[in-house]
Amino acid sequence: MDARDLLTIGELARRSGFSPSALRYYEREGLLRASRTSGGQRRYERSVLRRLAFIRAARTIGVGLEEVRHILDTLPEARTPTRADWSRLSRSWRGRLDEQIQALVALRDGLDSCIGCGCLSLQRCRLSNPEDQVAEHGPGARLLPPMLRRTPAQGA
Amino acid sequence: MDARDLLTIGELARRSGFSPSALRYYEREGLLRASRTSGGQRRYERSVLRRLAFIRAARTIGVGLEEVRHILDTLPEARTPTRADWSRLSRSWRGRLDEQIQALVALRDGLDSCIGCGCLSLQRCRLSNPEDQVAEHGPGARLLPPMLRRTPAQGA
DNA sequence: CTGCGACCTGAAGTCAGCTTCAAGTCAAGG
DNA sequence: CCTTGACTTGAAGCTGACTTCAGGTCGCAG
Repeated sequence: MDARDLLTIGELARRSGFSPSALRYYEREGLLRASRTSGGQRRYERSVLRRLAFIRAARTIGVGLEEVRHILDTLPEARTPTRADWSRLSRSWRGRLDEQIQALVALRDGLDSCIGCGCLSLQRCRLSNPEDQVAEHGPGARLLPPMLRRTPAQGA
Repeated sequence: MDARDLLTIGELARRSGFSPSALRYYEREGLLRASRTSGGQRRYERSVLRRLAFIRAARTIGVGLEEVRHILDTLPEARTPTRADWSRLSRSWRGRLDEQIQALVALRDGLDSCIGCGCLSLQRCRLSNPEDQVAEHGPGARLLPPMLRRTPAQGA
């Protein structure tokens, strides 16, 4: 609670790995809160670091910011969240991640059955059949994200 | 080669499951080619259907359009691609899909180790540590796409 | 009290992968 | 020939998650 325990946006950025602009953006979007100095600069509590850790984990497994916000809204406002609070939130992802892995495995198996024939038949092939569940879920739908794609720039 | 074997953009859209606007977009991006009637309307060869099946499969597993274009560019221009051609292209995805599944499994296992402690420690937790390989691969990186997320609209 | 780096704001830009729009043209059945 | 629906184009809009920019302010060391 001491002022020296509060972090500037720059410090928080360095410690969390998020850019200052992202932190400001998260605040606008209601994922983060900060107190202000008399001059209007942001000061963050240390607990924000754990909140950001959660956000990063969520983003990593593909949860959108809006949903992250909803999840974070279930945390108690009055007190600083406990380990048990965070544990509860994290546990809910396990099932989700399992689902996502299942979807990919199903896709791979579908691909296996296609490789033999080279068919890519619109009628028969699970990978190409637009009638399938996985397809046609709105514009720009992608099954896997930039993160797991070959990034032409900064190739490790 | 008979004119009656050629498809209009509307027919192709219905048969492939892509929207006409997407097909025009793909043409602009160099993924598709079409001949024209004297009046300037597009006419597609039947083989474009298989090409589109490939594109859909690629998109489904998260390959970006630019890379799809590169891959398609390796098809012979002179002749209509054979099954062997398509099979060769498809096979290359198997390894990629395996990698992607591995990445997700690693993530899930990391999550498991976090659930016990509720830590989400920036130092220790694989899911939240920005030093990890998977993190910090540029802005907006997402591990999983809209397609596998809860879509609030049109929930099935 | 001055200098300088860190910070502030709102607005605009970026990327992918399309969709939507407006205004006009084509193709084919009757 | 006429109508009607399918087609054409370029330009602009959309979503998500930010980044970048311009122009101005804060805060602290010296």
